[in-house]
Amino acid sequence: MIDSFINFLRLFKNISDADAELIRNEISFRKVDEGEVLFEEGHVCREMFFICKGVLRIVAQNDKGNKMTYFFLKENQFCSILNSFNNNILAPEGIEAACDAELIVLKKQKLLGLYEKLPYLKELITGITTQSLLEKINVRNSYLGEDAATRYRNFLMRQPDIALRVSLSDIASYLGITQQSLSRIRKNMR
Amino acid sequence: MIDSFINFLRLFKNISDADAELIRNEISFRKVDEGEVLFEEGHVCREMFFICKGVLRIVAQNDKGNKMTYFFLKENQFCSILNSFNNNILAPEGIEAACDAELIVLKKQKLLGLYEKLPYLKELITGITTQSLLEKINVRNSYLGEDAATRYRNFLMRQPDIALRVSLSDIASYLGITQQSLSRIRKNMR
DNA sequence: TCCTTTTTTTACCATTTGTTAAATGCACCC
DNA sequence: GGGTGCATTTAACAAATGGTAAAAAAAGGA
Repeated sequence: MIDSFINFLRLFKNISDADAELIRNEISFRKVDEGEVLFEEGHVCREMFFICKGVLRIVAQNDKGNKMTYFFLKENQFCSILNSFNNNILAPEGIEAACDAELIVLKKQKLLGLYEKLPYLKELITGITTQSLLEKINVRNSYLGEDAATRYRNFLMRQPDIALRVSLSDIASYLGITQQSLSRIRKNMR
Repeated sequence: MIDSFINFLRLFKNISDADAELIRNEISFRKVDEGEVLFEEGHVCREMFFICKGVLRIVAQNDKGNKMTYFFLKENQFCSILNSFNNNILAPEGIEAACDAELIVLKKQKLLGLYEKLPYLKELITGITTQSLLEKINVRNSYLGEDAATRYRNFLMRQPDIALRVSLSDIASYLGITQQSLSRIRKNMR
């Protein structure tokens, strides 16, 4: 299972078997159930996850006290609270499993150690995470000023696989509406 | 005026006078009026701006054909369409001046040349732009599920200086509402 | 299978926001 | 001073969304 992570990296860069072994020794595997909390808001995030299977979500409470979903992350994506991870500041966001998931866990200290030994790895991982950040922010921005039904339709088109695997209430909180509204939108669509 | 850019970089990293001269030779200065288009959507973005004075906004049309404001950028911030700039893809977003502004223009080719000569500059600028991306996305996410009045109040608290300098309709398009709604919200606040 | 628990759907009404249209205010120019 | 064009404010009504509560459906557990 850990090899799926190495294989993913090899899509971008040729990694020698020796380097792969170095990496293997510094990472671990973890299985989580739907709803499980991987990182609790209010702390400094010192872990990065690579998702082998399943969907994670980044969550935070808004002013009204509702728990909103900022992002969904799925297979072959990294998941962390980057601002906290990079700058050692408290994170207002948490990380939860939106469905059963299998992960590679990258501890910050060990990752920094790897970056020292394999400098290309730093460029590779920060490049991937930055690019995925750009894509996420584009999606979020594209929802600006759209009504809820349009946001939902676009979500279905953009992330049909995620729509099938996570709960209605998670999707609603991602779209910024109540689950009742989303249920109503679904009804009107059929 | 160009020196304000060098001085900004020196806040993060000691730059020799010789290096500064190299940089100076590859950048240019530009003054723009409110409403002026700096980059038109539908093209590949090959410029990055550093704002010495004023406010720029990144805009894009949504499904209904309304021009929405994705971000406001102000003094001492970089502004570009990063996904297009980095990956040579067409940008759905454009860049406009939200008020009169003074800019440093960084042409992509020249910037890449500088990156070759001064490798630390690449790390510096990508670091700054990535960090500012993280902060922008946090702001955008924090609006999720808030009503328009709350979003406006938070905007006023977060970016009071920008609120004073750009038009009501620009702010409304940033908050994802109509200008009539924003005007009504203002009335209710006094 | 039956029971319990959770999730999703419905319905009703209150509130918010959009739409359309008009009025007002404001800066600029002649 | 009197226009002119543009931005902002108002208003009335329509449409969308939220809040609350309850019913229905689905998922698990014993």
